[in-house]
Amino acid sequence: METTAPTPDNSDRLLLLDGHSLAYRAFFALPLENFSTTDGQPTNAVYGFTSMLINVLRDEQPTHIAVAFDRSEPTFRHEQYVEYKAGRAKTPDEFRSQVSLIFEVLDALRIPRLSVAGYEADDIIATLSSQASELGMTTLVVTGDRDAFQLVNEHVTVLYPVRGVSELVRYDPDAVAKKYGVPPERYRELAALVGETSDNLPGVPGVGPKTAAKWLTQHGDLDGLVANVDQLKGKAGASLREHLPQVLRNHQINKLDCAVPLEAAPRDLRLGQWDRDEIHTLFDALQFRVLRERLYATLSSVEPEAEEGFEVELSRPDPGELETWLAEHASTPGERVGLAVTGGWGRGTGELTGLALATGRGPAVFVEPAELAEADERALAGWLADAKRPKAIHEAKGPMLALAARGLTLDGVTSDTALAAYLALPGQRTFDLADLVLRYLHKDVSGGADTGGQLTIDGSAEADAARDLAVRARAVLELAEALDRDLERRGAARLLQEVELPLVTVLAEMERAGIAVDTDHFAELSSSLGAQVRDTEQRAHEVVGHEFNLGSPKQVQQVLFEELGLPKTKRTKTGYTTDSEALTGLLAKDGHPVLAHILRWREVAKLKSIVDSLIPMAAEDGRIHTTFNQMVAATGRLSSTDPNLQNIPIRTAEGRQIREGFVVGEGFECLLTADYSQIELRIMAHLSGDEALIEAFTSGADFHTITASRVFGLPPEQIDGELRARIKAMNYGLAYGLSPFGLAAQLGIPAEEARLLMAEYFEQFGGVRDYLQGVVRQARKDGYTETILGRRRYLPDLTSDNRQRREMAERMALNAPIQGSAADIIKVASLNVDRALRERGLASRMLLQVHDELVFEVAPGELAELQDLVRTQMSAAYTLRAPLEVSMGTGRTWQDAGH
DNA sequence: ATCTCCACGTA
DNA sequence: CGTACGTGGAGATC
Repeated sequence: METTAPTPDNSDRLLLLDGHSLAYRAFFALPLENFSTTDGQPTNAVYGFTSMLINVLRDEQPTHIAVAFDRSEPTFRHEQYVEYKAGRAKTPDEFRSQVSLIFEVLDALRIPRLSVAGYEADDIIATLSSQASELGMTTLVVTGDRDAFQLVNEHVTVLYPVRGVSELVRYDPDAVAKKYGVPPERYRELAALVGETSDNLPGVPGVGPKTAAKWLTQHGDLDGLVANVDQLKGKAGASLREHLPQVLRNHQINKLDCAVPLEAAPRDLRLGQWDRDEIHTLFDALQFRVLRERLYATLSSVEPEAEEGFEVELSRPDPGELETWLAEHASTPGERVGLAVTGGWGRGTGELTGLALATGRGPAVFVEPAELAEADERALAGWLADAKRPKAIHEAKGPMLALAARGLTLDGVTSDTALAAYLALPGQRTFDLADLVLRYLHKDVSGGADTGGQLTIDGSAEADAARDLAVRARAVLELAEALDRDLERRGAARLLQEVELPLVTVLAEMERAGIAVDTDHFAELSSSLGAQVRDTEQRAHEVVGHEFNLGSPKQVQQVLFEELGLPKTKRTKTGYTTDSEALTGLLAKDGHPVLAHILRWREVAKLKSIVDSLIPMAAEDGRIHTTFNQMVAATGRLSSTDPNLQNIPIRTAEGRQIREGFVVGEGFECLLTADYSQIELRIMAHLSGDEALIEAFTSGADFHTITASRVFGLPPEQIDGELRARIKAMNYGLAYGLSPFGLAAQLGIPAEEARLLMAEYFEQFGGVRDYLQGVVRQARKDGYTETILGRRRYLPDLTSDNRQRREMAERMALNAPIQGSAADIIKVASLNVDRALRERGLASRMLLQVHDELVFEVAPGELAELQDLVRTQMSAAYTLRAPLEVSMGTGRTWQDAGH
């Protein structure tokens, strides 16, 4: 192939925006009272800025984009002129709180934002536009700062907002000349003569743009004018002579710097794929409705065109040929194969309708498992189950269930691209293959590859579906490579390979197993709860004097606060809260009987709804098969849905009756539960290295009593329930970022007392305080927190200038390493227990994981060995300085197995 | 039919 | 003004 220098692509259009200047414009153009969220967050600047951004994206269709922001640090201009920008009104708080929101909008749109200490946004724009010109790109600068006119030339156009934010005027060289009477390269000189009030750069008194332009035209440029300054006539001439030094100073200061050190070059600023979910959430929070529609309409047309699709050489093997194909194309040692399937799955089972394999060299194959000849199915089964045939797949667990339903095993998965993306970006809520492929590979996987979405020659939709699936398989393969590199960079490669990937199989097995339920028990429970619900409802209606819907917070508010005139509670977005805490408070104060009825109704109605939801969940095998989600929780925990078996009641006796409905299955002896005692506190002790706290755990006595005894300086036997409860609340609260205020609220003590209590606690356990402060400081510096296994959580809000958001991020930063490390540990424990079960050939099996607890079904005669194995594996999952302790219980039901 | 809010269950 | 989740009902919105 012939090598040539890269040719400039003249169709590239770079859009550069001055973030502060545009936001500031919007802030003053739009009335605050019309642009605020219901909780009082002003949004006029975000709104106006975003609106302008959408319009310019729509109208200009840029290929590259960035938004530049000023920094608060002084710039070189301040060094040259201390009065620079002095006398400016202080930025209003209502504006400052919106800057981070603008950042969020840009981040969600994947638009780079740039700022450099010591430079203004204008300088960044000047630097990029000059670099872009050299690359042959055209540049559009959107700014409300007229200094940018000096940048205008044949490659650079400035769009300047007029009439608020609704209109942008185009300034090309002709337009600048027409408006100011000088060409853009003279604009700086003109501005130096006229001055710029907003920058506190006074010009020559009595000289406006007209005179200045006339002088510059007559004398060629500023140098020429200065050379002839003595010949200038009239008052204006005298004035210039008097103010000449400041004109020269202005001229020096208003020069934009074209050599700002930047990490990004124009070519790096390619318009990316925006995140619909993020935008959705964000715009909800900002309460933008119309704007969202406009954005969706606009951006779908602006989304970057994929560089190319994926090409595959697809074969549809005849009966008996699959084995040969696999041997020829999918059996090279070390060469990963991409896998994609169609079908459906959930509730511990699934069905496979199609399966495609794609190799890195091009050959791909599509098969319908149901149609396979016996020999082919055997060959496929062997290949799928072969750990030495590396595979990449997107979301492996569902397909695993579907394969298992056919008696097939999937092994050798060296990448699950959804899982890998979750480790890279744990805060994201969806990991759509097409989105990831576009983001990581700049390619398009949606809708037909070679055919461009058109029907193939033979016109069959079925053939297209096969090709699409093969293309997905190929895309997954390439994506896996890109994500491997990304995870390597983020230090999460081992976490994926050694924890998350093997865990997929374990979770699939747990889902397949399910947990047996006693539906008769649930039915009885439901009917007795139902009777109580009706009874309570009737009493409530009686004391109020009329019927109302107790399940409607709105109607409850109406009854309590309007009809009965009870004191108002804490505000919610739409009224006053009627949550149980508030109602309990009211009950203590006022004692109106309806309050007790409402509380009781809520309790039994909730339990009944849980029971009723569980009954139809039982599958034909009499078991409930939940779905564990491995890619939802930002901290690394699992979650459980359909149904959620991680929030089955336990606190109240009635609630525990529900646990009696979860029973040991046929052919097994009993259930075993094993949980970690105080795992998060032990992790906190370990991570902080606080010797006193570690000692409290290793001493063997009750942890909360020991810590309380230190804080209060009393012997342990003098620590009563009250004192212990206070310290227990603090122990747990610390891991959540508890404030003195929150502690006071929880304990019902004055804030000052809570503050003192915390101070005394930290007096004894200073290492904890230092650790917690250090976590936040480090996270602010790095942009993320990390668990013991290197699982990151990214927290950009730590540097937000919105206090509420920043403090929220700080609490997340405190909690994430602790909660996340606990998640790491129980995942490792689950893997090791599972491995040990298989190694010992036990028939007992793991059924559930509830954050710090594992539930097992014990096969006959295996109880003692299982208990030993579980305790050993769970305790040894990770070595903490405050060692892990495991407590266990057994019984016929989940309730009985509790302890 | 779909979304948002409130309330509440768990760790 | 303490973290992380999922669910169900009501009521609003389309």
